[in-house]
Amino acid sequence: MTASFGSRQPHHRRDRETTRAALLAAARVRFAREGYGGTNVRSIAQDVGVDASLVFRYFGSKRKLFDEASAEDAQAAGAVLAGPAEQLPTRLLEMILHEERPESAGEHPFIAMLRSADDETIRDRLHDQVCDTYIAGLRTLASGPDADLRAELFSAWLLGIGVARSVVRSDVLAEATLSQVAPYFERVADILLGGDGTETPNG
Amino acid sequence: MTASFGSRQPHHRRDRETTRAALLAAARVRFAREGYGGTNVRSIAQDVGVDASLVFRYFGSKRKLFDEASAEDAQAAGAVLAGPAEQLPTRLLEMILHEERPESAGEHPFIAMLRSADDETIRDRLHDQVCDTYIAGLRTLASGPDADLRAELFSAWLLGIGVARSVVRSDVLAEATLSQVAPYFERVADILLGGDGTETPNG
Amino acid sequence: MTASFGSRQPHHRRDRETTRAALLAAARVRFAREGYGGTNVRSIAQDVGVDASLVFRYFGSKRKLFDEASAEDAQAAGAVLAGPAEQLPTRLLEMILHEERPESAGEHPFIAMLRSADDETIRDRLHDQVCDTYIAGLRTLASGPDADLRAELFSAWLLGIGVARSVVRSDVLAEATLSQVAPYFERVADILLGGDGTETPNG
Amino acid sequence: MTASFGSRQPHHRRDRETTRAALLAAARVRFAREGYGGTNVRSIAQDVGVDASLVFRYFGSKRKLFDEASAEDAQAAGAVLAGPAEQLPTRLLEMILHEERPESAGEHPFIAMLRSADDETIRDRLHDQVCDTYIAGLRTLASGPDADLRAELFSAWLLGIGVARSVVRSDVLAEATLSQVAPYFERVADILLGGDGTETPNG
DNA sequence: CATGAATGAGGCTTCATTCAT
DNA sequence: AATGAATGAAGCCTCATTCAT
Repeated sequence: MTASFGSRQPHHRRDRETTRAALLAAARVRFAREGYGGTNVRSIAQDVGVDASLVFRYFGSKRKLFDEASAEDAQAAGAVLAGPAEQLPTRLLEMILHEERPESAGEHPFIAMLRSADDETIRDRLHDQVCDTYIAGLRTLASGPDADLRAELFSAWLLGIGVARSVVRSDVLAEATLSQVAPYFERVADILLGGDGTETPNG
Repeated sequence: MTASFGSRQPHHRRDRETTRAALLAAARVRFAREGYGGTNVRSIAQDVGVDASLVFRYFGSKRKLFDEASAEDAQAAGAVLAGPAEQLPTRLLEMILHEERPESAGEHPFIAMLRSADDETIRDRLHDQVCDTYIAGLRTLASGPDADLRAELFSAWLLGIGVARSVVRSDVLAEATLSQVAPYFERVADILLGGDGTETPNG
Repeated sequence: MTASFGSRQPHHRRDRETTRAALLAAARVRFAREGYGGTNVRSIAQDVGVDASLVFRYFGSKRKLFDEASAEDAQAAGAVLAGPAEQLPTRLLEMILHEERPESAGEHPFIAMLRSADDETIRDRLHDQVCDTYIAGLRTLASGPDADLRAELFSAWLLGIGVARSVVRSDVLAEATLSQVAPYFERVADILLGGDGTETPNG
Repeated sequence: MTASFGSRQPHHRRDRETTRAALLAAARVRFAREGYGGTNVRSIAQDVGVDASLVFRYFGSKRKLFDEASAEDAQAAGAVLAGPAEQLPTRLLEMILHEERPESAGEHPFIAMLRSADDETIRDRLHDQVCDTYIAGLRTLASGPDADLRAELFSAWLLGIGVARSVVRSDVLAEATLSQVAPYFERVADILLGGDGTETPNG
């Protein structure tokens, strides 16, 4: 697990902002793939081609580096809330399925954070971020009885799809595209979010 | 995370098999709650009231202990496949929601294993176990186009519910009972598993 | 400053209490000579012929080791209070001059602690210990105006003698014996402690 | 101990000598308060508002900076020798009690140096400086038997008063003024320095 | 075989110091 | 010559694991 991720440059441009940004980027990848506890700062530094002590000079501690890295992730995750509310589920799905996310190793920010959930305080932040973005956003779409529960069930599905793809590496789902998944996704969204929650699908 | 789980009593029986079983049980609880990396063998031994070196004497290494412990978990998870096939989804949901699981700290075996998924080989085993039990079982219920994908999407939902409850600690879902969730669960099961997958819900 | 103090055994008897006591003894010597900050736990362990991690197993941290070591010192220092009150000054002087103190490298406990006084909390403890033993003990002997000040001035002298001997290594004083110092000592004691503080020595 | 001492303002003058002097002044304060080992060159540089690398450019190493800073201290301490010999004890006491010494954080140079006495070579220099100034000066005042010893005992007292005030922070003595201490001081000076050392106080 | 003392590699972090610009 | 980015050695501490008894 000390393998090389990305482009371990042998040398570095002597530029504070560049190096800092490179460390942050490397940290996002490492934390996303190996979790907080599974990542050591030396490997982050090696990814950038720099001495490990620079991490402490620039970020103060491994934990502060993680905080800064995941704050960027959270911001990226929160951006999905902008836009027409009725298309939110689709945007969330797109985000979960999206592969082009080099800044966090192709993993959704929440899935990345999940890997670090053995730390209690990190788990608290994960809870807050999921509630504040996913669930709160989806909750505005649901009405009727059990609206909270249904919003959470739908969020759970999105979370589960992310886990299945990037952790479990479910055979078909891991390679599935948006157009393959969308039809089923919309029907489930109708059931869990649309309507008043009492109508039966075939009623 | 040096907190005491369970009894941690001085262990006075000199019965090798009894001690071995107790270590295995303690290991399942610890690994489930704290993940592989977050668990140290000394705390497992303390839970049983014996010295840590016995773990190595009986199991060879922390890793082999984990392997044996998670093999038991996988077996427990696989037991859900026994029984009428058409009630499998409900049994799976019951299992995800079930709290009474003292042998793995109340957590579903797969969710517990997720906590350890920063190790690549552990991730491989998680993949195999999820595919061989959940997905394979659900796959027999689905027919028509995209049956594989639909079975995986449904598995993903179960996984996601487990994650939402025990990791994210989703506000409502974490406390929800089977009777609250069942209605929505069945409708989604109909869509993802039932039919040929081409019919539209309101068609 | 990583030089060998004492008898760096190459091997050790496999006995917890013996090793623990040896570490504590080595720690007292190192802390006394090099101060808290100037001592590293590896050299303490090397003095005993043992791996440095044992220090943490037995004492928890470098700081707790220091606390335990200096608690023994404080106890030794406090023992001087037992006995006839009017002979206290002489006993204090004997203690300051005493060379036979292998358990703290021949240094008086307070002088040893002085070496560590760059740490604020250690300085607080030094203050308390000096006040509670030396000053409080001497204060009972002084009466009249400025009794507190005079007791502290006399304590300061004892402290200064210790510093002069073991830190500054004052040429003559460092080698002086009790019988050489005693005459002057008693006269100063008379002035600072005896009488009501107003009489003049030749009055 | 990263607290700010003094001004810590951005330093804009490009005058080499000015910066050098400012670093030296800041170093004296830091070394006096925190000792050699407890001071880091970065904080000295920050006090002046320049980069730490200037310290190495100007002084070569932390140790050479310390040497130069303490040479200034020694010179300041030696200045007390100038003046009427018979008033030397009083001048020494004034110096020990004097608070207005911004160039070394209000601490007497020797007391400051004591803080760094865990380094063997620094201890040697402390020995030389104390002997060459205090003891040599006081020695000229003492005559009769044990003159050397008595001069050293008196020096030890001065040292001890300094330690009691600034390290131990003795309750009353730490706040005492010259006029409070002077009466007792003179009587002790008479005994330790005056006379031939053989007369008894009440004789 | 059981026990627990001891080990050593590795992790985070600090700090004096060097080196490219 | 000045600047500040980068380095590397060393310190405290944890933990899986081995070894003497």
